[in-house]
Amino acid sequence: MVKQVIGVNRRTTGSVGVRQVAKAAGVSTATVSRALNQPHQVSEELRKHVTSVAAELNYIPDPAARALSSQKTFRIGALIPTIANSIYSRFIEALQRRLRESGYSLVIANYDFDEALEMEEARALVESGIDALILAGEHRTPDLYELLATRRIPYLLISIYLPDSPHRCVGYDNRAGAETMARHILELGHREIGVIEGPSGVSDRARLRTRGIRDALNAFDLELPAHRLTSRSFSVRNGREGLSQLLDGAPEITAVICGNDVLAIGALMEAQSRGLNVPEDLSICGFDGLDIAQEMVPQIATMHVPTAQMGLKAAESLVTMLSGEEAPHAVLIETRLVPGGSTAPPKKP
Amino acid sequence: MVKQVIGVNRRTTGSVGVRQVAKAAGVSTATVSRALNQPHQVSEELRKHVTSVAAELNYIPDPAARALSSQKTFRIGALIPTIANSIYSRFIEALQRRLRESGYSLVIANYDFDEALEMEEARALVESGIDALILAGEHRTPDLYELLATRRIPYLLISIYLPDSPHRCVGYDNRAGAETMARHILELGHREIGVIEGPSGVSDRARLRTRGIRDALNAFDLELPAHRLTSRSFSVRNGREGLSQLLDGAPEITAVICGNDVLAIGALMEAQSRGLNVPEDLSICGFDGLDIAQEMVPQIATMHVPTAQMGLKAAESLVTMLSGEEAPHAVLIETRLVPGGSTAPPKKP
DNA sequence: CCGCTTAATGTAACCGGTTACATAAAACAT
DNA sequence: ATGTTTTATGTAACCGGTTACATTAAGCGG
Repeated sequence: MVKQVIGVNRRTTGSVGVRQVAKAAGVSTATVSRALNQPHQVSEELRKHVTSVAAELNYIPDPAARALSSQKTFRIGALIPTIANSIYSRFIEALQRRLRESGYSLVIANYDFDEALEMEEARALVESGIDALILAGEHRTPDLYELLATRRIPYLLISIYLPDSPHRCVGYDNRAGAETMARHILELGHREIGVIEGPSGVSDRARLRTRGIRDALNAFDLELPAHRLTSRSFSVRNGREGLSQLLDGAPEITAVICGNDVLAIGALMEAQSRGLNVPEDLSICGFDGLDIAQEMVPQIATMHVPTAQMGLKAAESLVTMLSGEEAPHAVLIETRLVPGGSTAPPKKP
Repeated sequence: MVKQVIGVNRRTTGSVGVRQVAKAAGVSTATVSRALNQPHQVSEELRKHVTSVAAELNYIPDPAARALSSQKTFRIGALIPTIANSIYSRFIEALQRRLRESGYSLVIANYDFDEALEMEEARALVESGIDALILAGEHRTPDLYELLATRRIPYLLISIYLPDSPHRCVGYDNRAGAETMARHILELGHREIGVIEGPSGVSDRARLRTRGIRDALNAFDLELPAHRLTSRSFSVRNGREGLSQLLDGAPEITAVICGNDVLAIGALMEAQSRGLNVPEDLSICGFDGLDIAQEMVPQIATMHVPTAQMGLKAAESLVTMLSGEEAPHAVLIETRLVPGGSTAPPKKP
């Protein structure tokens, strides 16, 4: 039996690290680290020297080592309600791009509007190591907020604007937006109005939108009776089914306001398949301003939400927070009414 | 001046670590680590003891420390061409869920079919620390494959089936799928056929699909002249514009085959807005089997791709690869023709 | 009952960065 | 010129796991 050689490093990756760079540049590891991360702490010439040596050796810092040592992962988690339809895609794109610019990477998890799954995914994200978390809306199990508090993980709510909430947010006013849309319908002359709301059981944004619609109706001395309201999760199929149900229970309606554009597309399809003319026989409108809804025939009237801008602002807020500075407590994203061929005054009877 | 107390640990997070668990359980840190990660190496009773103590102390391993020490991040990157339309959403959902089950988290980056951006995002992903990478299709700058080889990062191609490629893959046969679809159109009696292909300049899947269409046409002794072909990136708007262009240059066409369902929806909308009846005046078909396309009126005929299944298989392949076992070199995902009301025999002149 | 293999556990050296503290040099005030 | 503050750099101890190697106990064939 030949004895194994002792003293050989058992697990050396062989790649260049701070120590290699330090030796090659003739400085200490501390100087290398500082030259790369706190440039102002190192003299001009030395910094240039170190930087060039590092570049020459093709040095790439090990993210795990950096994370362990500095207690920062440079990773940000985002819990997205759904990625099935493209509601959040522009938001994610913009968010990711802006975070990348500041050296952060984005980890997305989605939970399909399932509260328990959201908690589970949150735990997984936290345990996989993130510096901050993005959440949609305010309402969720308190356990999640507790988890974040315990682990001291900063977070940010999106898609909702709550200046009085204890939580920081970057979002828009769902209630006011929906109210604007409903007023638009009312001002066209509609009085018999149906609503296909979003998943109000699990989404406070959906609830706020319905509230906005009610506010507008009330201002016109109208109510929203139960048989003119149906609640569905966001999908085209559900939009179709929603309109079916409304037309069965309230055939007198001349307009239907949908919780978002995906539901509105579904409603439009159902109307077409029933031979109803939109907007002559029925006006339809949505919320979100999805590209695809803008290309439908007729174009779907909607409240446009600049989600890319929201992504940008959210990223900036997070970066600010994580750098220790004070970020604005609530950032308002402006929505705007986009009229479309899917709405018109009701037919005179 | 009061002298500062010396000897205080300068940066202790205070949270429980292996050492705390080890002390509380009366064992060594090695045993704790093994009890949690290689259970079979620890005796039954001791493992149960350690596990319960760890749970009691609410011990959560530090992911950074684990990554640094074990040289594994338990993170997997995915470079997705686009998240703007929901082509990849079910894939991502399934992939993420399955990876989570095996303790991996998923980091997504998208590059909007921009080759340079793909390289950039790949570099960012690699430098942020990933154990493996998912790529869509085969064609890309060689630099990216080189980067992965240098860093010894395993990877997997999806959305494409290439049994003879040097790269591992989990995907479907784009060419054969498109050929099937084109044959369907031909068998309905169409001979004047237009094509709105995907971004063939940057996507080998788009090219393969067009190839499949050509193969079917050739089998019927037909050609695909340039004025009956137009190439667009995937969006509803581009589908509309694509059909516009085809109808301008080749008004004789009775059917249009689209590179995917998103383009097909656009073509359908353009047809409607021009007062053309689908399918009587024009047959339209797509590819992918998106939910939304199945709800259009008329329902869009398509090649259904089980992307959730692809996500599952991809996750399983990756997990197998990363555990050191041999994963299948190429996994075929079956597509199937889904007829729809958007196609019919051409009108007799 | 003894030497030998196998299994279970402990010790401590890593992984590769960051950063508190020490030290030396330079700038500045008196 | 001398004491004091500021600035630049080095030394080495961390961060919190994993795991090679050492050690001890148990299993086993003859």
